Amino acid sequence: MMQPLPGFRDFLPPSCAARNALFACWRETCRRYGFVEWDGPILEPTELFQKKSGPEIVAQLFNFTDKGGREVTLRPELTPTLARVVATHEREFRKPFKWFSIAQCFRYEKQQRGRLREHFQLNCDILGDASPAAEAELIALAIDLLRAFRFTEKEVVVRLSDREFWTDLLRAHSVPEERWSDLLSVIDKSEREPRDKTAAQLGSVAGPVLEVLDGGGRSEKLEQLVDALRLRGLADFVKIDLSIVRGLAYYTGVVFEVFDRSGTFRAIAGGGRYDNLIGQLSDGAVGLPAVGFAMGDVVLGEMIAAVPAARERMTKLVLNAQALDLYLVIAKEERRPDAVRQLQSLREAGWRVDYPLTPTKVGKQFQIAEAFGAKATLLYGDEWPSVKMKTLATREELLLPNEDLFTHIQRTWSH
RNA sequence: GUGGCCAUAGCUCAAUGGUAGAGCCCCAGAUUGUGGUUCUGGCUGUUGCGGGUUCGAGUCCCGUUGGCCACCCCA
Repeated sequence: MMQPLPGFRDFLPPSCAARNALFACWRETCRRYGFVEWDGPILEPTELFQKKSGPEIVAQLFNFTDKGGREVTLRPELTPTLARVVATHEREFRKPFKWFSIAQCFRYEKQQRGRLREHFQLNCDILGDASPAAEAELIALAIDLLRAFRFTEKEVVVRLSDREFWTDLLRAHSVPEERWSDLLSVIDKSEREPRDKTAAQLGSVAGPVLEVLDGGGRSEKLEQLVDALRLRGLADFVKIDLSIVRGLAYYTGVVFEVFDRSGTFRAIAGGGRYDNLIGQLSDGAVGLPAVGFAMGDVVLGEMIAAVPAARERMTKLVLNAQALDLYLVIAKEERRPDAVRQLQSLREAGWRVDYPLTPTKVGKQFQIAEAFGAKATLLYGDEWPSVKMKTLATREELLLPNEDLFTHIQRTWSH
């Protein structure tokens, strides 16, 4: 049997409905924050990603040569595309931009739990504002996205850090700039490595760095950020944690990652400030400060499944998405034309209505109505021109003359 | 890319080296106009694939593909 390629998913109706519900929740929350949606191409020149991330990342790219001999890559993330778009069109929009996108992204890697070769990523970015208020606004959005799925500060935490804190420290200890990215990566891994190994890799700066990692560092910038979130009542969701560095080279300031408190899953979301990337990608033509984050559908989906309140809400949304308003039961085949005529009017009125395409036993039709989640059935039989409406939840039946049908339905469930 | 564990019906799983099964799902019925429960019947397998050992392999061995986990990396 043909299967999807490794790391790629089929979305059958239930999981497709869940995906749509997830997207709808993302969109609604972003719009509440005044973010507008954009999108870019799924396929980009490989060069776009090399320029930003260096050659080691190319090993993980889903790339190939197209029929025109171009080196192309299925986008692994959206930020480089965003930088290109913004560098080209920045004069057309008022600053700051608050943009979001729901993008399918790809990587060529062995799949694991929470990590496929394809996933959907919500990207939110604020461009053209270098103030700390932009970080606060963006992180508040990240938190509210989680709250929209019924997660509380008991389940999730945003760990806040600052790359500038570390680069200042390294500069103060006269560490040459070309060693910074190696050292930052050691700091990033320190949580998962034995202390002495970390110390050895840090070399001359081991002392001061470990002191900070053991809780000795203070960042006024991050404390002010927490205060700004406290104003919004969101401080319980965040924790200053300087061990967060993030892997990508382009971050220049505040960085953050969202985790589940139980530590079961990988990071749910992550982001930070990247003030130089747009300048870099536009060869200096356009400079715009920027801060953004991404949140993937895979880990978030696992998290929703693991938290009862979130799972129940998602289940409800999925059922609601596929539920019918009405199912037409054709008890007498000679009434089928009457049923089909009303079917059309009911659908035109905006109701979700289904009916049996071929002659079917009445009992079976009620089973189908039930299975499709119909609120009520309309029965077409000897009563015509009246129709018997049955509310499935209460088993209540009501004989409705033809001319009362629409007003009755309208009154019972106004849209 | 490296290593470890796993692979049986659509799904969840049984089956000392000796004729491949159960539950769920799905489909059809239970005197022909009323659903969630119940009962009966039916459907489905080259036991992931390819070799090998054996009188005989779902079971043992090798390879391969896929899945899970760890590493690498993290968007």
